[in-house]
Amino acid sequence: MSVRVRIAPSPTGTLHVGTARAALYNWLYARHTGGTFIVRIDDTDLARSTTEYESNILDSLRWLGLDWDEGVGVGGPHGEYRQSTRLDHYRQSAEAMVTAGLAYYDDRTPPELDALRARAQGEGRHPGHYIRRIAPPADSGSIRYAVPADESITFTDVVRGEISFEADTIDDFVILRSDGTPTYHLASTLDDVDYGITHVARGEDLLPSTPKHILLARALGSEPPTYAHLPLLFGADGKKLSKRHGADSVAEFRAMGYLPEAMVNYLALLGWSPGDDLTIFGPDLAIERFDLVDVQKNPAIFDVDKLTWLNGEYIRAMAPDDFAERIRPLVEDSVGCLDDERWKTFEELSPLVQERTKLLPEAAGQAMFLFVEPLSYDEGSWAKVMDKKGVDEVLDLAVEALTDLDPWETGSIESALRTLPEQLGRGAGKVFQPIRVAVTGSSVSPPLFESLAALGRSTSMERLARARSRL
RNA sequence: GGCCCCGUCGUCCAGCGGUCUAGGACGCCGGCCUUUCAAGCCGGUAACGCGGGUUCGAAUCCCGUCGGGGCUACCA
Repeated sequence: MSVRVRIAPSPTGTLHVGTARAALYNWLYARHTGGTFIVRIDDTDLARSTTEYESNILDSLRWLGLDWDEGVGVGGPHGEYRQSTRLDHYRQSAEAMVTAGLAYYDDRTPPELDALRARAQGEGRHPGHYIRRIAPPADSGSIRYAVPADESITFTDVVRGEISFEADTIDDFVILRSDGTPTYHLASTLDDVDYGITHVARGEDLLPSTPKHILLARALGSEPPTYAHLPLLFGADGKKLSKRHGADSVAEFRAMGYLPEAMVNYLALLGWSPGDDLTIFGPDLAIERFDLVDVQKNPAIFDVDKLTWLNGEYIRAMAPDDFAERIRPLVEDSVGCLDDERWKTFEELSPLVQERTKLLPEAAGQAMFLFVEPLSYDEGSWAKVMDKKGVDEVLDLAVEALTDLDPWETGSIESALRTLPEQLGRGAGKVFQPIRVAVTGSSVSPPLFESLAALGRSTSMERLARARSRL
């Protein structure tokens, strides 16, 4: 039987990196086995689901390169792959379970439940504490699945091995809400059955729900799929990764200037490794080697520093032209219009910028001096060894050395300025630093001589003169 | 509280009974290079939670313990 896997995000938020990793692992597994990867939208929580979130999620998936074979917008035999379009189906299925004696109507009204929940919380207990202790009355309302007593539910999880739950510890759970919509358990399980899902690889937070899904799948007359529970992603404090830890969605990382290749590479490494001490690798190699059984059992902490390092590796590996093209819109954004003539000056410097950036916006920042006058100047690192007078002296000598320089290019600029440290009896670093700041405004910039060459004679001279009074 | 899962450097990953005085990567520290910042190169720091077994032999298997986490909703 050929592998069919799915990722089923709920459009109640943006694509979380944890979900993205689950998507990646499912995708890798499908590609590795020649199976089918499906994207389904689990939007049974009508109140919280929005189409904005849905498109955010799909955009992020596409951006990562996780293309799906069936699912939202791709067609296939199951319509829209959106649970909100199958509401009747779930309801009928729940009713059929009642008829078959597997489930029953439960009429505790939401206000009653709210009261119980409030009471529990008031006492510092879990919200569900009292709810299960009330015998279900019999009349209309929601439908609960009747969990069989005295039964062991055992299954073999691909990443964790054999896991067993006693049915007594599982409460009768709601499968159809009183408003007629299905809960996650029913909708998800029924879809998995209908769509012929063979492997469910999802977050470990759903491990305790798995016996419910197994029960439901059987009640629906189907063999449960094979489960693989992936370890959770944590923040630096060891708690589930969330907004509190800073960025937690793919879209945010994208906006910060991370490359999809770096993101995919990093996510792949969070709970899995291709072996051979390989750290940097692309999707092809991952597809070739990936298998769910090799996934790590213990949770992983999301380490932004390592992601950032990886991103730098990918930036340095880009073709220079691609790099320049990626930077251009960022520069245009902050400079306004950008004619080709001005852009050419950046292209000269571009490879030098590329070497020293880990995040795209940094690169734009380093290029900015070519297009705009420095608005402020970095605190000089020379302050400890050089006073205002010393700085003026450096700038004056630089102006003098460069004034009639011909031609204006890297080599000649370098030889003109090279004599300054000796003339001043100071180290080269201390001499060139004020010049750098005078011209770029920043103490972090591409190499000085190249920068001056790209900036051009007149602009460079103007800036040196202007900085004389400001530095 | 109950149920379930997890436990190798600060972090991610390798290790599947002997080759482990535990390997790679990020980070950190030092050095080289050097006009800054990076990059690059060289070196260093640092881990099998603990206690019992099993075995000739355990990071690797078993039990316990401690610690961490998840779930316990008409959220998913």
